[in-house]
Amino acid sequence: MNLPPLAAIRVFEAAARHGSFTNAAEELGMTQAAVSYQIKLLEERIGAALFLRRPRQVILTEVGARLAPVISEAFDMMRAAIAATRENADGILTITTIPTFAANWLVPRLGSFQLAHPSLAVRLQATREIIDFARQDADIGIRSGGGRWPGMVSHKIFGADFAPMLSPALAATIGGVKTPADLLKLPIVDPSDPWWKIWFAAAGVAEPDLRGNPLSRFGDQHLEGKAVIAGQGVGILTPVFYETELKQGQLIQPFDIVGNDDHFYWLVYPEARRNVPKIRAFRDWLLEQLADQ
Amino acid sequence: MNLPPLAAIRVFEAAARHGSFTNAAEELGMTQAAVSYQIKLLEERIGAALFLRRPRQVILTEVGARLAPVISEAFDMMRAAIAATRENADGILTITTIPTFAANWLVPRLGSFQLAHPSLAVRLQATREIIDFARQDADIGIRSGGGRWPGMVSHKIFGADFAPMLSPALAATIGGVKTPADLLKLPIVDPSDPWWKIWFAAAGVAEPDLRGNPLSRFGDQHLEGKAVIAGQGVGILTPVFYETELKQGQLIQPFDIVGNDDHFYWLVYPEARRNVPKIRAFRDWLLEQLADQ
DNA sequence: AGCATGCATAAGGACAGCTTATGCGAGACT
DNA sequence: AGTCTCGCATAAGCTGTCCTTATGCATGCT
Repeated sequence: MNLPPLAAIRVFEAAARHGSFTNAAEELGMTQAAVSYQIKLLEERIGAALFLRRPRQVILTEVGARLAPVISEAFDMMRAAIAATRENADGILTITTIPTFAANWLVPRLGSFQLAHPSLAVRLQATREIIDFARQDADIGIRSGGGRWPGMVSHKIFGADFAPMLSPALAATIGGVKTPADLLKLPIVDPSDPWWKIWFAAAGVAEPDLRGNPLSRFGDQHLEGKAVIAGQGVGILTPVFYETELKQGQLIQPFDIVGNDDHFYWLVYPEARRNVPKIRAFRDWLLEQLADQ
Repeated sequence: MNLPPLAAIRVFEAAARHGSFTNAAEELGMTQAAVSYQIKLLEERIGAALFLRRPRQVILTEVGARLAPVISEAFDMMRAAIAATRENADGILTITTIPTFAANWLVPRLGSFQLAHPSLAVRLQATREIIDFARQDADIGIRSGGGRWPGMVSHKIFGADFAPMLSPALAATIGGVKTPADLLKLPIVDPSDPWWKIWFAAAGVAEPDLRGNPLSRFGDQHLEGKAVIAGQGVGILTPVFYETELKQGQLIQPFDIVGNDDHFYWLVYPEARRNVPKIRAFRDWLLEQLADQ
């Protein structure tokens, strides 16, 4: 059972409500002639008259009178559903982010965003997958990379800088860390991390011998950080992710020298959606956070 | 709150049901490209992705998943309503007819029509108004007139013939009616009826003196007939309308001479609806009745 | 009687939306 | 592992729907 043209049904619904083709036309933003045409079309399709044409008004036939309320209800349902969907879509911000960034930077600050936008619910998706808005149900993403994605807007957040860190207690075991080379006296958490070589080079230590240190791999800075805070060794971490710990003295960063591998964290979202309010709100908030820092 | 283009919603509904653009396209009788296009349109309109494009399938996003069932329900409602309307429209035959014809010819025979078409409900509208299907909620009409109406199909039913009739008891009071002039000895029901003059002329009585008879007007043959059967006087009636009474002896028609004024009863209906089953059924039935007569 | 109102109808035109053609990505098959 | 196939996206171009403008007609109002 095929539906008649939906355009005609919509016109009928409006005309039935108004009891007037002219008024219906106005509501729908079209001419009276168009309404007349569509109604006629629908009547032919259904095979029965829907309106009686009386001198200064049209009134529904019996057939029309039975049809109209159901159609109206169906349209109300759709209108409500679409409206709800819009609110829904506008009210939930889904962020897909690298776990490290989520745990070490975003989550601790998210409260201030929620405070500023109480009507926005935030849904976090921490995954390591490559970002692709066509196959992930997300509004905005945080990823590291080169910062050039076609069709995407990207804002540079900060570099993936790194520097050695350790717990004060561990530093005390060798009477404090004074030179970069001192670090090699201590256990190294994840010595296979390529960041070590880059950093030692920047610190003027050409060929650091990391071999002798106990080997453990994490692959996730978040876990590596935990180990370092626990005093298990020296780690190479991103300073902005450990501001709190550094401030509170749980960690120390013995040298200001930072390495970087030209990778950055980026905030990205589809160009086409750059003006969606919730996306705008999050972007503005995040950029402001960075400016304050 | 304006609805997005309905065409797009319909496509979305189908696509959500199938979980596939290709299958939805097939159901809707269009190409996969068109579906893709419409979905994209709707997503832009709503401001959120509705589907996630995964390798060999599309799946609904959270937003889409909430929208789809409501839309489906709304469409089901409309489909059901339209289907019901069609049945309704097909199942009720509304006849607008002259009261005289209804009472004297149609109603007594309608039983045989109902018997032949048990699924058809008949609704009779007996009015004297001029017929106009644009402003009367009727499928088919019976009217007298010239038989030429633009845009209408008309079938001649029979002429508005007329002849004097009276009750046997009344005839007995003057020892039987032998010549047309004998009628003038009796009371005439509604002597102002123009049919009298025409009939007497046809019967060879040039200047009948109707003045001396008691004057009463009915204006409706049905009522006039009642008076005649009751023996109140001679009336001028249409024979086909009183077949039963004549056969049963309640009325007698003393002369075979009939007058007519070139008016006929017609069965009429809009040309555009000549193939609507219920209209066809009634027309065929009525013409058959006439042929049998 | 004349005017105003509301719908029907005809003709013509614009644009939405469909089709065709092609590309691309990722499972599936051998 | 390579190739095939399936399903969606995209571009370009056309077609047909549907809308507009213009006009007519009937009727109720003043």
